[in-house]
Amino acid sequence: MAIGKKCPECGSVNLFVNRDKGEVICKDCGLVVEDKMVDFSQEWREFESDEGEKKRRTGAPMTYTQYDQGLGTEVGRKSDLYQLGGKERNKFFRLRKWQYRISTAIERNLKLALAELKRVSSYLKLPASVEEEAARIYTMAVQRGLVRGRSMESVVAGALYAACRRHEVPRTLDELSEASNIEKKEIGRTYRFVTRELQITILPSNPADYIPRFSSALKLSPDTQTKAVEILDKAQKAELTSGRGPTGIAAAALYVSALIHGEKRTQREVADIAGVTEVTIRNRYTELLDKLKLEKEIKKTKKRKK
DNA sequence: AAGACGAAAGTGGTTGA
DNA sequence: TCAACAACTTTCGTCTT
Repeated sequence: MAIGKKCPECGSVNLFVNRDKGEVICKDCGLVVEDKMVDFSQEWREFESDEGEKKRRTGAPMTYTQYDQGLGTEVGRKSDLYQLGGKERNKFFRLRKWQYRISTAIERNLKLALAELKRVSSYLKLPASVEEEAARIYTMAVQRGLVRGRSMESVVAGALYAACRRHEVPRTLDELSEASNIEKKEIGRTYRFVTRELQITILPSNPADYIPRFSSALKLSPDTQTKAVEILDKAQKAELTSGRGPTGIAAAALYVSALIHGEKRTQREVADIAGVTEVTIRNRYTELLDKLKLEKEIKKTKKRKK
């Protein structure tokens, strides 16, 4: 898809949009001209249509938008202005000014926030779909005035966290925290607040979603990874997973799986990657051994080594 | 000496009165 | 709003390899 812009590098008008990646690329020199895309095409349109539905479903928190809209129609009337005295007219000019300020404030906020969002999400190497979702969530949050009293960055981080969860590519709060320089606590708080206010339903994250990332970070073989997922399956059936932190379970499963395949990693290593402590891994690990009878498999590999 | 293990006390968040 | 509670962490001492 070509768009009406020139490449700043070589001047070619052969620019193409890669929607999956959310990038604009110059076909001639290969430069990635990614800038404008998020702003002007996607979120706005998607948001508008989506928000219509959301509005209808929720009652209370729409006062902010209502107020804004009411103000807009009032100020627009020329005939009214005609009949008013100077003072009244000034009043309307002030209102008009305010309305202008409010809408530009939202826009300016969005611009900054989306830039920050982009930065964090590229730091975490998140797929474009997640980034888009996060932008949508954030836009909704801004329009409902949920950012008030919170830092923009923390809401961005919360939106990203929520988007990750919804797309089943979960990142830990620690990772978000590192990428955004916001405290874990704060992200969690705004995340809960925003999802509650916007009535976004989030499925409890599945430990298996963490496996591929942890596994590759630990340089484990694909076999080990598959085995870990199997273990998680069994663990879920044995009801070992409910109420426990998903990362801890994922880490323990990976640890066991590595032992079985003779690719031993220390508890410390796994713990660091997964963002939990050794103790948690140990607890989950002993539970897994107890309930799933994995001792035999581990012993087998030990013997094979000798 | 490093890793694994377990106990004990502390922390932040949820729940139920 | 407060206290009880479960999960997780921190810290530390002991055992195993």
